[in-house]
Amino acid sequence: MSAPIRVRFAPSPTGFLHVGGLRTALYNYLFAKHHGGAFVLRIEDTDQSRKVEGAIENLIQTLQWAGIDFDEGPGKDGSYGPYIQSERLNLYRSHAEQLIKAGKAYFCFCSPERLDEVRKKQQAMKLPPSYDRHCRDLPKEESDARVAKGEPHVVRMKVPIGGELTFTDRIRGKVTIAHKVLDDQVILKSDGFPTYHLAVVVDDHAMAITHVIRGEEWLPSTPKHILLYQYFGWDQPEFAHLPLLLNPDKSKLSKRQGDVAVEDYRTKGFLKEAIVNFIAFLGWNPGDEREIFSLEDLVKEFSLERVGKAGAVFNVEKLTWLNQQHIRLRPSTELARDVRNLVQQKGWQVPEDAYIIRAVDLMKERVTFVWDFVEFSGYLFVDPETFDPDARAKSWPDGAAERVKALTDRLEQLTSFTHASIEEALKKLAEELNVKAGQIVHPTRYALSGRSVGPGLYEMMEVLGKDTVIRRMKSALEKLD
RNA sequence: GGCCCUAUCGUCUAACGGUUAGGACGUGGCCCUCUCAAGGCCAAAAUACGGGUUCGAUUCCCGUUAGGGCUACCA
Repeated sequence: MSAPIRVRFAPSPTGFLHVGGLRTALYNYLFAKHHGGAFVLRIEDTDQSRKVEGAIENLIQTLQWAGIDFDEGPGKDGSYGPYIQSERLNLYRSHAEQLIKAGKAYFCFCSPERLDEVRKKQQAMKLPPSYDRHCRDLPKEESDARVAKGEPHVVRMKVPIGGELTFTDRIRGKVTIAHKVLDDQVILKSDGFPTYHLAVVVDDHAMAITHVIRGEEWLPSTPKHILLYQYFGWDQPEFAHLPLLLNPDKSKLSKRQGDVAVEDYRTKGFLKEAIVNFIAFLGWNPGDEREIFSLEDLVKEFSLERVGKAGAVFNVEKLTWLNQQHIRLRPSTELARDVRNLVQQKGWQVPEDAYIIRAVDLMKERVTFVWDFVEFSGYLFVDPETFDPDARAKSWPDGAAERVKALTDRLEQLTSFTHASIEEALKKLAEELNVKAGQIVHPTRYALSGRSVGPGLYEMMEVLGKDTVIRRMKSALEKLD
């Protein structure tokens, strides 16, 4: 029996959750759930200078909003905690010491200034910048003494001088990198905190992570991690490096060229269903022509084998289309809840739920964002204050007033006010006046909503109700006179 | 600069040696229609380039080009 699958999402708490981060989290989650495994959230806060207040809470909150639940993580202890690296410092220190004892790592006393100088010289000579291994072969007695004296130092891992390292990536296949292009990487900083490279290996092993699914930017440093696994004598996990998310100009997705925080899209009114669906398809597809997927669908279908290798441009237009699709899939009762809040925010009188649901059904197939319900068809909730001046010429031509007046009279006499009875009355009137139905329909819509566009008139009138319809038509006749 | 990764319509992508290179978004047109959407139909639109391998390359190999990533006591 093979070990249960365990994956993790390991962001550093430096601000808002990036959409690229959300996708990494999502793929990890999908992979875990698809295989009945565990999804772990681990916070990589080993850089104290980059810490941002409230970032962890924000991260967790955004993940939860998206529906990506973690099985273990901060505030959700499994048997592998703590899940915040700054609370695991002893672990890293003891492991660094273990490596030093084994001769796989060493103390380095080089000052940042010296390193800077070395780097500058190398660049001047057009050599690839890398640590010159100045402290690598210091006698043990000397370095131990200097440490004991309290001299500032870091710990560096020893990378073999010659040879190369080949590993298999689940997405990219075999990748080979020569040892000589690898630095003797710092694994423990002078402040006693580990660098990413040590912490990620120690924790992934300690937390029994079986698959490391992360962004492509980690591909070049993976050999260092594998070396560490070998030094510790541990089995290494499988690696899968995801393609990057790109700006429209194909550079790495960044601020400057639009929004990158999940939060931004959320406040823009995108549904979590649309965002999750969209992001899942940036680098993955089910292999057939379906493309509207719920999170549950994705769990069912996801596989690493169908993840592509090339970067994907984050293209908002398709996301917008998906938002429209998912709005139509949402139960009207749920949408009505959101709409009620928006109506309240507008300061309008909040109608009863049944009415809101009918209004939602009327507009559901015509909106892209939830607030279109109130921005685009606010007249369903409040009498129009203005009449679109640009539409007036077309929607309120000569003779419109007479026809609307005549229709008002007919409607007042209706005992049953349904779209069918309204349509019948209007068509009959049109026939009698010898005009096309449209010549009454358009002015009436304009009178009722102040707009030239909207849902089917008869259905709209039924939802509005007789009293409102008559009131607005009379009022419009005065205002538009 | 060095190393690594990548390369199909504008964009997301399908095709895992043999297809008229398929779908979706977006764009244009038509239909439907009381308007706007939605929906339906149609159209324009791609294998970066050059060499191989093969009876046959989008597909495999090499090179070129382009893009990206990495090259910190950041992750």
